[in-house]
Amino acid sequence: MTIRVRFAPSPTGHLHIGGARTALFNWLFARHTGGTFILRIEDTDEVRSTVESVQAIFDGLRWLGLDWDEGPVAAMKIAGTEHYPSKGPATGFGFYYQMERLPLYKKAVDQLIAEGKAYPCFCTAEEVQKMREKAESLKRQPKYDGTCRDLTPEQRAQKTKEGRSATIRFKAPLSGTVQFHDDIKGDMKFDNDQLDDFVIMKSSGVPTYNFACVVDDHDMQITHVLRGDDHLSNTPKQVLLYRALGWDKEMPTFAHLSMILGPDGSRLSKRHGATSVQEYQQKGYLPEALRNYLALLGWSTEDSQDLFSFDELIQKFTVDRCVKSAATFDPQKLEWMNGEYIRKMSVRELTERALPFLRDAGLIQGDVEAMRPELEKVIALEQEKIKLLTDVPKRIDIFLKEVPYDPEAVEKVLRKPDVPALLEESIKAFEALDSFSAAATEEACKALAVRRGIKNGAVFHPVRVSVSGRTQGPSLFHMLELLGKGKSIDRIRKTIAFLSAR
RNA sequence: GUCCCCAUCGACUAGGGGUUAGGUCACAGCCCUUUCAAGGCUGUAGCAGGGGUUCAAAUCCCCUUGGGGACGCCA
Repeated sequence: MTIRVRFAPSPTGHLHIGGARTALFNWLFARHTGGTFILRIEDTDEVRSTVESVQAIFDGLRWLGLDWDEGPVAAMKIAGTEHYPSKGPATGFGFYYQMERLPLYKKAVDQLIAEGKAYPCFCTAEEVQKMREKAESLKRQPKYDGTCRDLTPEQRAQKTKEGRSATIRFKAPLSGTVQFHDDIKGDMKFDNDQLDDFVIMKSSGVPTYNFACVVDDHDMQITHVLRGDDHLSNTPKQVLLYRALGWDKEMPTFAHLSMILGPDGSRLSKRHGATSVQEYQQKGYLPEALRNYLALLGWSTEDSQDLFSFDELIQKFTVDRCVKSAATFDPQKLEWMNGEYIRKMSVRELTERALPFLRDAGLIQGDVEAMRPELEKVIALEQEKIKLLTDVPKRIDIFLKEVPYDPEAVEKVLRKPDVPALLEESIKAFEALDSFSAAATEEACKALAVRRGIKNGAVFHPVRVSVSGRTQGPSLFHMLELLGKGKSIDRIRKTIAFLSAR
């Protein structure tokens, strides 16, 4: 049996870190087993679904390198039963936006009604809401009270004639239990008296989540449902639906992944900072690093390995190594990991990937081919310190533009009585140099220190701040070499002028 | 309120009857060093609590506590 798994996001916002993790695990499972990874857009929320969100999901998945074998090929306007281009079997169920699949749900609903397993409910949303509030005030479980459960055909016809719209409710069993096995959580058992007759189709004719999910997973021949454990308590409802529809023999295996929590232990949300993969992309994270980090949230190998190539992840990922407990998202470790990937990267590639960020920072524009060799040299100097791609412009700006002096550095290093004289002397020493290599400038600076009877650092530091405006930066002499004799001396002159100015 | 899930250093986790409870991030110290990093070495730090079962419990069972989730014409 070939494995078929799916990622089924609702397009109501950005691709969330939690969603990305779920997608990744499904994708890894599919790739590990040679199975099929399906993308299904659950756009049945008629008010919140947007095309922009669909696009964001596509972009996020693609950026992470999670390609889908079946699913939509383009972000399309939602709300309609027209069929959009998709990749996958060209059959009645080969459509991957739920709003394209309305006739399929209708058919399943009709079957349940005909068999007396579902019924139209004429209660309004307000009435149901009141029911719930009343139950809650009595400290009872908020449930639908079954008002329309046993209406006669005549009563139903009458209400319909009155023009009352109806939802379709599933006639849930009043007693007994539902049991199923979860590949991560183990054997599950839920009492049916916890359930009420939940709505499976809204009055608009659009199915609700639990119903659409079951119909689609069955139609798409999904073999394993790997999803967040916030869906664990939905599962008994879905199991009941599989049975009612006569599909229990083909029911998928469930595996519920633990949640991802924010640093304060509550569910990861906006107030914890960046929660969408797009934000991480913009902040200069590498997809391979985010992917690697996400893989470790709720999964591990026996030896607690933490750095994996993509292929290694595919090769080693198994559902039985998924952990039951929730994981806290740790931005610090992600950042460390990103730096780890950046350090391992070739300078050439790092430069290539940094280009968009250099552009955004206004440090480069137009065609950069001519300056690429210089860019690479400069980036090579700072590579080991770079954690995020957005660090690149911050660290190499001194080579590409005049950088203002850091006030603290000026106070600490430059505002000393003998500094102007020292800098004057350094200009003379540099001017005398034929080669402005790192070795040559280093030798010159050391000789200067000896001449003045001061420590090397007393020369190096002022020169550094003079040339770069900061106390931190690349190796001083390599920085001078790349900056070049002309610019270096020019900047030192400016510093002397700056110091005498006040 | 009811139901469900979960519980090893601050964080991610390994270990699932006998271990000096291991690794990684973070943190601290030392080394390296013109700065900042990186790197190397070392260190601080953990089995939520209480009962059982057992010769032996982090590991199995129960309870408590704590955290999370679900109870929508949201998904």
